[in-house]
Amino acid sequence: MRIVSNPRPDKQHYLRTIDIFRDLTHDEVDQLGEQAAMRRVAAGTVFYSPDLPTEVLFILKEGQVRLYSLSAAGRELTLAILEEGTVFGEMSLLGQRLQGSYAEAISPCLLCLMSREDVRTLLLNDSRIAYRLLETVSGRLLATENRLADLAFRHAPERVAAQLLALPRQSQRRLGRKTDPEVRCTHEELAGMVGVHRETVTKILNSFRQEDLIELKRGRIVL
Amino acid sequence: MRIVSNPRPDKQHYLRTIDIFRDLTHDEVDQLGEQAAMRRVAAGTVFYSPDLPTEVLFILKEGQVRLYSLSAAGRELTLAILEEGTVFGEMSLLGQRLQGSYAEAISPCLLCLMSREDVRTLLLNDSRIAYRLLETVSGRLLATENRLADLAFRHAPERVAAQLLALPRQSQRRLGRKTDPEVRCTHEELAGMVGVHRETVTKILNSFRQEDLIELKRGRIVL
DNA sequence: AGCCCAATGTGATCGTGATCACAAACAAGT
DNA sequence: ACTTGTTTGTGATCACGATCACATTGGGCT
Repeated sequence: MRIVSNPRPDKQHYLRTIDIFRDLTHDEVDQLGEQAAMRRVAAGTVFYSPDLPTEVLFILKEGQVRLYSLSAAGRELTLAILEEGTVFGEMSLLGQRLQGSYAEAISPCLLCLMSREDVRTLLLNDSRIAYRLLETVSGRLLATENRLADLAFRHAPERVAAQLLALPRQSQRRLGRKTDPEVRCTHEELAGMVGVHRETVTKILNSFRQEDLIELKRGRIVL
Repeated sequence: MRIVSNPRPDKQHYLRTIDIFRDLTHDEVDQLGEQAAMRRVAAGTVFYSPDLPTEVLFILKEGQVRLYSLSAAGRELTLAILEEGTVFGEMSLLGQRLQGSYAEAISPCLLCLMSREDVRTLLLNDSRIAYRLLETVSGRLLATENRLADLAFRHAPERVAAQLLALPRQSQRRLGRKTDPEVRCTHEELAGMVGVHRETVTKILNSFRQEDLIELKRGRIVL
């Protein structure tokens, strides 16, 4: 687990561009910056695991984070993929417990850490922040409920297909190109998102290829 | 769908005892009461379905509500069982969409309805409310994530067992008796919560009975 | 170039739970 | 008591996806 602390970047700027804080005044952001710690983590780093007794709230400034839980047998299930601007963390204060889940940086990430106290004062002082927070949590709830229904109702091939269509929307939003959408992930990772075993994903993808729906490279899939 | 409007009960009192509003002053509750509508629904009523284009936020004052979604094949999956004090509803404002889900009163319910505007002003005016709201939504998120992992990792019998143990905690909290915990629901309902078919639940329950873990009556199960 | 390890491909078997098709038991109403 | 409808019980089959056990391929590294 490699964790690199950043020697004071331009916090003001960073904080300001976080969606949650978009309504704050200059001064407020400034004051916040005094307390809040920033941290950079490299891609692939698991920067949170349930055994750590720390109570932190993370704000994802840059990069993407994958939340997953582990079965008794050691299988991973991806609970959510979080984009920039999302707030998450262990915070019994918020009921926001990362209970039993791990957080892994998919791409290099810049995180903002806040203590229980930071959050409390922040939330109670400014309802607009609370409001934004509510938005992100609600969004995750909705997404999770949908996945739950999918897992219960749909068969593996449908879920894989749905996931393939859902993925590029998340990651490729920035480049407005009109290339064929392409998903960069291994079968293993896909399996974790869909709740199936790897071999099954491989077989399903191959059947898709035979129908000329997708094209398979190594580590990526073109639609 | 039977919906009975209540001719102005003691709103003040009701609002006050809702957890979300517990921090409000007398005046504030009063003012809130001016706008908010109350509604009683009988047990078994489905009072919300996704086709209704109304944007309401419900606050559950009394009773229990079951949120469920419907598969293409018409199967039901119980997404959540909400207790008193929970806020839920269709509210794109909140990201709080009851997307594709139905809400059914399990027991007779008293609901408080709020418009998009009500919510907006309320939230923005008082961060304590926003805070409480955040708590309930976070709680639901956590619960849903756990269920997702369960569905992916655990087999039907484990899930049924877990559900049987989880249920009485919710419904029977009020009576502090020390009788054998008893769950009042049909196999069909259990199936909907666990994400299995009814016949499967029946078989599982029978195997539990043979191990003397439970006792089966009609419509209820004693542990 | 070659090596090595992760990512894939594939077949064979096995078990869970879905699915179908009823029979039986019970509760509630008339 | 009889009827009616919901809830429960049970067996027989089937399909999906898990599981195991490999062979293969390709990328990145030295």
